[in-house]
Amino acid sequence: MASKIDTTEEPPILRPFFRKLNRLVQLADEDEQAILSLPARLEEVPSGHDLVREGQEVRECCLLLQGYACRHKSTEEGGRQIVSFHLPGDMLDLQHLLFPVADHNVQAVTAATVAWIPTADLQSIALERPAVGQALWRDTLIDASIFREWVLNVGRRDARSRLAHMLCEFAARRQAAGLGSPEHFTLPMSQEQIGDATGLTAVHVNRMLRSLREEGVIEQKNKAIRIVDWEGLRRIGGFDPTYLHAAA
Amino acid sequence: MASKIDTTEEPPILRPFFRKLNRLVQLADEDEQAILSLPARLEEVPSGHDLVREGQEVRECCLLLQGYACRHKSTEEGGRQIVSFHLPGDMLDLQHLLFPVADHNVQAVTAATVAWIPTADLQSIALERPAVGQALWRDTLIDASIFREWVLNVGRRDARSRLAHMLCEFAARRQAAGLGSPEHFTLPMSQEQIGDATGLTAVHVNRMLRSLREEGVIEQKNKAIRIVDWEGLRRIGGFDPTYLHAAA
DNA sequence: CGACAACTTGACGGGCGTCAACCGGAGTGG
DNA sequence: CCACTCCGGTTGACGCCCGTCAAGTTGTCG
Repeated sequence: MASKIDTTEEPPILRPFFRKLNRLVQLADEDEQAILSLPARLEEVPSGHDLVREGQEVRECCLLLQGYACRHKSTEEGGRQIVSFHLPGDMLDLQHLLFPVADHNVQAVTAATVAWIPTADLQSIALERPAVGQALWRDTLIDASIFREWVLNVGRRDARSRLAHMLCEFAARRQAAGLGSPEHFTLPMSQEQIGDATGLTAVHVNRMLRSLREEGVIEQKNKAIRIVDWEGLRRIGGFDPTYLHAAA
Repeated sequence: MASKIDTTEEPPILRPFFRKLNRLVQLADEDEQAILSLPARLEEVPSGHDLVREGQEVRECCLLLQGYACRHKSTEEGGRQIVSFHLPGDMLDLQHLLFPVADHNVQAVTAATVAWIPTADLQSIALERPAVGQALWRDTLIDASIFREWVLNVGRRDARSRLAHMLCEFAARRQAAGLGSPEHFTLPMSQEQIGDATGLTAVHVNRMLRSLREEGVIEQKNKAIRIVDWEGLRRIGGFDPTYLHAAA
């Protein structure tokens, strides 16, 4: 939970963020300079740390630099639903750029390092540099598209398909973000968290993962996943990457 | 399906749209003028008509003027999931402002009249009038917030709670949009559509509506709904309107 | 090496899907 | 004005998928 203040460390800290925005909208050199020189407060947090809590007033947006994170909501009875997972380079709460109070929680899935960027500075850059504003807007629109797909996933697919779909999405987003092979990677979340994301219980997640293993579409050793039969997994999950809009 | 061309009929056509944006961000008189003089092509469509189809290239955004609409996606096996319902005044596909190809379908739930506004003109106004751009962005962010709540709804609530929550949301949005009493209204969608929105079957929707009636929290006569015990319904659905951000 | 969390597996039950039959209202044609 | 049709709503019987509970195993970190 060490927290140091690096207001403007020129070299590379926000470069992954710039690369992502530049994939969404072609940016000019001045845009790049403006993004890279945004003030950012670095923080390293342990696995499970709450980065933003529902109801909290937010003055800094949270950019994920290393590790994995998720966003989640809860019912009054305590049922927990994860609504998205996030990879390094993702902005975790861009909606706070226009809404000052959080309507859901953001949590670190693994140990993670994040950069806090004042919402006021992001607002300025979005207003003064239309291309940057458009890239940020596009990012939130992709978010929304993924939410829609998740509504479909938990609403209309059976347990095995939901899991297959989740694995496909995770692999596809990893690849799109340039984080390595989509066929062999480590799945950072616990089976409990996978259940919270798919609307299942941890027990049933375990059963269905076994089923996918026995089917021969994936191999699994602890958190290491290997997708053996991509087309098979794709078919089981009904996965069509269009909704990711080639990014996220 | 009559379709006439009224490019700029000054009086009131886009006024509901302006009022909605003005609730999201305080707009200036010039903003109002710019919005009201947007070119709009009116169309009247029958119940069930597809307004936008997945995969289609979109050059006009669709604004709902009268009637009700929904957006939906399907699994490869044909399972249908409605991801949102829409009221008069709602923009049905604002994401097409930045993404040219539809990743889901838009459909009229009742007979409806819509206004088609060229995406190019909306883009211009969003770029040249920051307040309008911000209002539009906010609108898409509220959309996203509602999607997150729906993921929670279908993922973590039982059938009765899902229905109660859906009724609460519909009533609250009606009221926020100034469409009349939140306690007594007509529910425009069929039980099949309610099922598609909540991840249930029409049969089970019917059973749970009966349960809510027997509980005494609602009265129902055909499509006419009366919420007898708002606090009871709210509690059953675990409804907290914060996620609506006082608008939509 | 001990403690604790996460994973694994089995037994059992219930919520919701499926199938099927019937009803009722709205539109249509004679 | 009535018969016919059709779509949506209503209700019951039955079964399965997935939740729940519980016990045991494995992995991990101090």
